[in-house]
Amino acid sequence: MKRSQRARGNDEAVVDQAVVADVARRAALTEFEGLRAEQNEFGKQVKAASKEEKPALIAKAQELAAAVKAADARAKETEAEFERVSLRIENLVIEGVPAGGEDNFVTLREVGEIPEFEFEARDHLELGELLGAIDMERGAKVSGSRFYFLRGVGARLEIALMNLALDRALSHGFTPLITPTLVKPEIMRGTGFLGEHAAEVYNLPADDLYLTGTSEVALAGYHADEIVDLAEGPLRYAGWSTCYRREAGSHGKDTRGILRVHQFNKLEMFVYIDPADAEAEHDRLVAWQEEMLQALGLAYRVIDVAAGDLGSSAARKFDIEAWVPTQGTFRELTSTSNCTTYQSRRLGTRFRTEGGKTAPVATLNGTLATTRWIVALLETHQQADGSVVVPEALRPYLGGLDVLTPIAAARNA
RNA sequence: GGAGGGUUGUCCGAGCGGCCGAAGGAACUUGUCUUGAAAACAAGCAUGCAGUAACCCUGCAUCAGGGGUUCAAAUCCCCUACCCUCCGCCA
Repeated sequence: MKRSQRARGNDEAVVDQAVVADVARRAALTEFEGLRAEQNEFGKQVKAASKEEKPALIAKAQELAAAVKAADARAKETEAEFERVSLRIENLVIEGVPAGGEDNFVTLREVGEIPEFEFEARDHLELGELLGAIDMERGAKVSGSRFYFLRGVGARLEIALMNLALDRALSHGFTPLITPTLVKPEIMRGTGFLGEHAAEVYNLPADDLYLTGTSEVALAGYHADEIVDLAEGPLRYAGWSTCYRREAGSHGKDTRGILRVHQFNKLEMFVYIDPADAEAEHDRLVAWQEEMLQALGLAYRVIDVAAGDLGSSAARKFDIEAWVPTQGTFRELTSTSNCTTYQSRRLGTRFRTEGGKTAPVATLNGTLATTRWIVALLETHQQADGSVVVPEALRPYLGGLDVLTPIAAARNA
């Protein structure tokens, strides 16, 4: 049964297996604990025994020790089996998420005016080449397809975009982090990226490390095995990193320009929060993203992604898609997931509830800027002569530059 | 890459086969005292899992992680990770 056919829940066979494994694990554990208690008790007798009694007692203790060892092995085995099976269970989908697959999203709102041009609009790559901003050919020469150089105003634009996003994140109380982009297998697994997305991930077998496709991975791992303090409110991090994606299975799709590439930069918001507040935070993250899009003068829509298109870790996902003029459609610029306690349970991130008990936290993540935004930015603000107007919000980050102008062809060669 | 030293609770730090979930100190919490505060004194103060059960209580596990020796391991042995010092190499 496919996830897309249900509003919520998992493949029943997988859940059943997990339940069976859980029962076996508990039984084995109880047996081990009983034997161990007996052994501990017996140990005291051995110690207290007189010299004459000792040999007989030790002989019996040896038998007991063997039984304990066997029970211990069984307990470990069943525990491992439970782990293996239960890790395959996907996160539960929040009530209200649209049922269905990739095409069954619900549009929550459309914002901004869709740009119209009185001239033949150029696509982002053509503009990028005119501006001396994007060089795909040399990217391919050096690293292969889906690699590129950002150059001149292109490079500056990217850094400006990231800086704008970072300043906005700071104003919302986020702590900036520059994260490692190579992580250990258990961190990758804990965030759910070795499930459905395993083929998307670059792996370095010689070092047993994975290249992350988003700083979300390192940000989720940041507080792994910790009890975080949420008494003062949620922990909000803005992680900047380069992201690496194999784009396996997308051959022939979006091959032109920098829309779908193996390497790009991203500023990611990541939040640790009391699960009770997670849905409200999810809305806040989307609002902050919308502020960015609006500041950049982009037309966009917000969609509620359908259950079948959520991946293993998200309980709900809102994507913001910006209008790309030459494609005549909206393309994803941000993705904001509420992972509830899925990641924290795997990574051991807990907080103290009011009663003083520990409980898994909820984690959320969302994009605040990526290289891909340049696509919508260039196309939306282009003019007839191939120049591009810089949105006002971005100008301070470009030394006051208000228009990007085409450079001489000779210099671009 | 080579040589050596280390890893104990929130922190510092003792322990070097059973009486150790672990001395002592600091911090923290509560109480007594005080007009209030400080000081002093007293008590408390790890996590996880299980026992149908919030609290209580009980059992088991945890002294970096894994394995071994032993009736019994924080303590002995092996492996791994991480940290520190020195040497080498290199952005």
